[in-house]
Amino acid sequence: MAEVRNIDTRERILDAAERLFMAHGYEGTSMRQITGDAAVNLAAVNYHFGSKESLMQEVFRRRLDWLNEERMRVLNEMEQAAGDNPLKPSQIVDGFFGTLLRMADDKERGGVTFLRLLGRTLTEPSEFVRTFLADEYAGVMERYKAALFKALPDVPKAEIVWRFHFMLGATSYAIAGTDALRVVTDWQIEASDTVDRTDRLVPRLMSFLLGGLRAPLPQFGSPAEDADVKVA
Amino acid sequence: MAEVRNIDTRERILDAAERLFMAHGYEGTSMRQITGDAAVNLAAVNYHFGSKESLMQEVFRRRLDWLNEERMRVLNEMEQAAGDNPLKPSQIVDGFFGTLLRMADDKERGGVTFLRLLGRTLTEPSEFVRTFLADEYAGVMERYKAALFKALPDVPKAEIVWRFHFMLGATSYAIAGTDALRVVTDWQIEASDTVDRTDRLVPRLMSFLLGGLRAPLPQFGSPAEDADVKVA
DNA sequence: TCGTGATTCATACGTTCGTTTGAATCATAA
DNA sequence: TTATGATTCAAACGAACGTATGAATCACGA
Repeated sequence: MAEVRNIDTRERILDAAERLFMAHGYEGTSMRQITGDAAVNLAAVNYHFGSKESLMQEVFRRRLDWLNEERMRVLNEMEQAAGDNPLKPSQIVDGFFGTLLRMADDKERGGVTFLRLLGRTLTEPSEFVRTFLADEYAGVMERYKAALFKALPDVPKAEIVWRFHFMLGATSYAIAGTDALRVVTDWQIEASDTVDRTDRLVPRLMSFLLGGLRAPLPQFGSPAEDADVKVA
Repeated sequence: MAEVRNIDTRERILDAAERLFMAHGYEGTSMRQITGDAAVNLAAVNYHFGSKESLMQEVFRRRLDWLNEERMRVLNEMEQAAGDNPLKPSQIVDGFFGTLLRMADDKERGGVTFLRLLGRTLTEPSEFVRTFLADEYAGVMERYKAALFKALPDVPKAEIVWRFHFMLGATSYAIAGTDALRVVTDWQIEASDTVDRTDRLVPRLMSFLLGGLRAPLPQFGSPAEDADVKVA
């Protein structure tokens, strides 16, 4: 086979798609915008990826494969070092969310653009992307949930799952953040803060997440339903 | 003027739009879906609202006007009762997020459908809806931020703004929740949990938010992995 | 050098989009 | 009852959408 007239046609499409899906969403981005931004022919997407849906999936797979492998690697390493002892919650949270957030500095892996795309996509339950993400995430989630159960034996498992969910939300906003934040505050605090995003954002968010994860358990009002939830 | 052949044409359109925008997003929802679901003529949206954009804005205004007035009312009431004393953080958080979450039970005000729409829209920075939301929110945000500054005089203001942001994210996910959560966990926990959403979700989320808000301040020097976090 | 398969290109297809139009239908006031 | 203005309706508009096609162009092994 003749190898590639222009190696980075695929990559250029993926980069443009990542950027545009982040900015305007999946439905809000047209093939003509993508191929225009990438400076390739309109038919190139269908030739290289088959369809717009497949392109979207490839945009995610390119980043998530690495991310979830890295999360697995970090967790394995920590558990091996700990032996039979449970990990500290701060370790687990850092392994999952810290690994994600540190992608922001890694331009080679999409940087802040991909993180924002991921954050916004998690709240857009379009069927084909949801089932795709569910598959990509299933294994990692299972392992990290198990680690948290072991680290926090006194906290009901349902409570941990909920708090994991809350942590995901806080993290998504922290990422999608700088833009969405402006919605809600006039935001004149430190204009220089766009620079040191991860330097300061990561410890800030970590404190918040751990504070939430380890908060006192809630008191449920009505006695009828306070038998606590069992996890399957 | 002749009064309305069918009073609820407008309302039926707004209800259908709210539901569909929640499920498929703004770009992902067509006029034909909306008018079809609402069982009105295709031209009715343009006749009553002018355009699709104006319809979207009206969908939000219908709910947010009440919500933000209610938030103001609650805050005024609490501050009056407190005199010169600062409010408790838990009061402020409940006034802002509790008031929002309790809308889930109020079918008269959109219930859980509107909350999910709001949650997902906050991560979709489409220009026309962002500037619109910014205006709707500006006044309330200012008041609640001021209340938090006063309640937490030892916490740097920038830190409070960030944590407010994190709380918004956790809340959005908690709302948009049940669907997005399935992305990330297989989630066979209590199928009955869709029923008592607010009964249990509110105290759960409140504990988490307060734990995060009152977490120890982050250490910026080194990556935050030293002493394990103590809860306030 | 030429032939071959991979890639790019211009162009077009059929659909669906948001919006507009002008006539038909309704409710009310005179 | 009739006139009037508000609302509904069926139909159509041009534009933009994702995708498909077949010819042109390229890189490279023989």
